[in-house]
Amino acid sequence: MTSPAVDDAYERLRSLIYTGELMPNERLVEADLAQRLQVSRAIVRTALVRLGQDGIVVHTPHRGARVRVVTDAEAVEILQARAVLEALTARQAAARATAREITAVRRVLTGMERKLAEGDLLGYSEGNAALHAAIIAAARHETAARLIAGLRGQMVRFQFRTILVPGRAPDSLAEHTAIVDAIAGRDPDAAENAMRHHLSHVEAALSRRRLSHFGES
Amino acid sequence: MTSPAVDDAYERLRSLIYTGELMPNERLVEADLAQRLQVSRAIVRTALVRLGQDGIVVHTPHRGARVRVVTDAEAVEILQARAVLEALTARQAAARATAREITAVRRVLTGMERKLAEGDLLGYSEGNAALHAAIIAAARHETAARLIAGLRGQMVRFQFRTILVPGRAPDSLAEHTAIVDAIAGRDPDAAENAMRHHLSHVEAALSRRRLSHFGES
DNA sequence: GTGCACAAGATTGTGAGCAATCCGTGGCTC
DNA sequence: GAGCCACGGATTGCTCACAATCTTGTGCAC
Repeated sequence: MTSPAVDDAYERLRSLIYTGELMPNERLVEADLAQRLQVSRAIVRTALVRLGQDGIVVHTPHRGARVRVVTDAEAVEILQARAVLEALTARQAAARATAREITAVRRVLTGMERKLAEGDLLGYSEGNAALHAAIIAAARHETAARLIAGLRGQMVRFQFRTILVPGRAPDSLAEHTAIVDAIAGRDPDAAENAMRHHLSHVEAALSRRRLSHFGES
Repeated sequence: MTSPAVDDAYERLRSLIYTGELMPNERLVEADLAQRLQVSRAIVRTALVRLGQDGIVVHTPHRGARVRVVTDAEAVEILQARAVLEALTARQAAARATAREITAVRRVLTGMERKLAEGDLLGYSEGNAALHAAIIAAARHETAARLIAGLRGQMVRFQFRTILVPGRAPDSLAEHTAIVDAIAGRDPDAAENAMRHHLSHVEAALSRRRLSHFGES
């Protein structure tokens, strides 16, 4: 968005946080990061300002930045917000997707079926993320896409618990199939409801503090 | 969030954009703003980075910042996103609000009734904003509140068309009453539906490109 | 041993200056 | 007159240095 150097540093820091190399609550010393990324302190600084503005990092005056810790309660909030926004994209996708976009969504779903049949849960999990991405793309709703991406970024701490709960995968596939069918059938209400239904399961799981199948949203 | 000086500049710039003193697409020259706000260029600079990150301003490399122009299509998107998020807050408010918070919401609604009876449409409009704020507060949903605030900030260009459409006020009041009753009645589904119903009217109006009663969401 | 004052070190916040880049203008060519 | 090129002014991007502030460690009083 701004200069290439800052953009790069921003993305790399984001990635470091995302992958857990920079842990939640870890102190982010500008000079250290500058050396680590091989850029000047000023660049790190503005990258940190940007990260702060989208809630991935918290700033305290004269005490610098830290990776923001997300409490369980906040995680629920984030997921709730994501749910209503993704429901909106499902609705939009049903209303506005092109035939090509619907085909793309279907193809992802087919891939998920195959992975599940093969017992490849990790592959299934990846397909899951791809499906949500395909639906968001089909909705062509810039604003919702941006907000969802931001919320995803905040879920850092829970990114490592994205292991499938045993036995949930078949249900998950059925829910996803319902969403895709509604979109393909051009039924916005059904698409929205199916997405909300699907995401409510994730929220229920999180509220019960069983965070393990979090990526399977 | 960061240093007092930057925070102040950030807020003031935001306000200047919000009130239209800095018009959409207007070029934001750092030196000029620095003089105008009586701060150094560095402070203006980081304030602009923050504004850029929350979508109020766009940066182009070596060409600086401009107030972002919001197209009609984007405005619809923003409103749609706001609608689902505010519906979420209405739901949460119904589920979690304290008696005190419900009283506060009711009081705002009563004030709106009085303003409307007095024919004070401007006062009614203010009450409107206050009601939405009260509901958001009652929901105690930090994430949704933050996202909604951000979306509000992006609607800059339409802030001056917040004049009541003749004859809509009574409908508006009825819709708001439904929302408040549902919250007070502890009925999350009804509260969410009432809020969605209410905001769908605003969206419909905007889609028809009659932007005039935009603030009456 | 505990607590407090104070100094030293570390880190962030800010200002000034310079290089890099863009934009407009004028002149030159055809 | 139209188009192209070079140059100068304006503006941003970035470096560097320093001031402001916080934190840590030390010594001292009790």
